[in-house]
Amino acid sequence: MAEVDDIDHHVLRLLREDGRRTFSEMAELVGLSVAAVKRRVDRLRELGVITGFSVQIDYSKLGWGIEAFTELRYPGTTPVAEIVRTATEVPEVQAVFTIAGDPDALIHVRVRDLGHLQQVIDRLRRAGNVTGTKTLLVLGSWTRDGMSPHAR
Amino acid sequence: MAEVDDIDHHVLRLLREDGRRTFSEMAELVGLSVAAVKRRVDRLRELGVITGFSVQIDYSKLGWGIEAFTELRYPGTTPVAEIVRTATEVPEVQAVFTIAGDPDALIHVRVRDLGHLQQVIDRLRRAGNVTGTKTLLVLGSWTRDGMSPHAR
DNA sequence: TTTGAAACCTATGAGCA
DNA sequence: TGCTCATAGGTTTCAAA
Repeated sequence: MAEVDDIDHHVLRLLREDGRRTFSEMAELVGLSVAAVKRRVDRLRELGVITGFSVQIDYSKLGWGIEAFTELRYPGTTPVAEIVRTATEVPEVQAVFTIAGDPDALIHVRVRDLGHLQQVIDRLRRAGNVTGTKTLLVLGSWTRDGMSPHAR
Repeated sequence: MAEVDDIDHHVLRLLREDGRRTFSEMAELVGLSVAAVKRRVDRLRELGVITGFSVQIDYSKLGWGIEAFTELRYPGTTPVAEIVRTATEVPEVQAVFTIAGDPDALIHVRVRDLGHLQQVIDRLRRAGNVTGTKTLLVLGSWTRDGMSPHAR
């Protein structure tokens, strides 16, 4: 595991709050020089702790108002890699979690409306040799980082 | 719904790929001036389409290697707001999704190890008047934006 | 709504404690 | 590791179209 000290954690917390914070702002908050903070961020990227930066979008404002989780069940013989591969090919799929036990996978999808959700579920069923699905329709969501602040 | 044109969508895509992209880089890729791109990003923030920027972290590299989803069931009388409030108070909780039907909520948690997971589940059970839980242990995950690239 | 230019910050790399 | 300094580059604002 990487050696990440308290200042690194502080920097990570600041970047979680605002990924576009400037090095000079962080330097002041953290009590180091600009160059020292930059070096730490560069190092955290090299270590693979920081894998990238992204924008947080309210998809409901873009007309993608429906969010759901679909539990997928497969025959015991299906390799995990194939589950992930087939699910990720569906563009509405936001995330794929392979699970220990039952179900075998949990798929996070974002769609325009319920008809669209139906299509996506059908597509997931057909994509692999799925033996069963159960879909959980999301009414509201909250995330620690403020991602997907749907239906607040 | 906000009026968001093709160029706005292009800018959003570029920022999803890299939230720290410079305006000058985006200006070139999008075919507008730097000032015009900045104005669009400012406007998308005002509209609430962009809710913020964040860093993508590989939590397994920080020693938080276990990810799970816990389904919570409540008595029919429990208000949704209380479900969210009690769950979000637990620091290991990354996201809370309230669900139409059964279960009533899906909680995304991230913990150090299985003992820690047990503690968090216990805490969730005690926090509200939970009538039942089922926890799905995540073996691997993939996300479209490259968030949480756990167990790749 | 866009552009281009000016003023101001920030990022980055080198050299050194 | 950390710091400072120099400069290249980015951001922000504003007047003009």
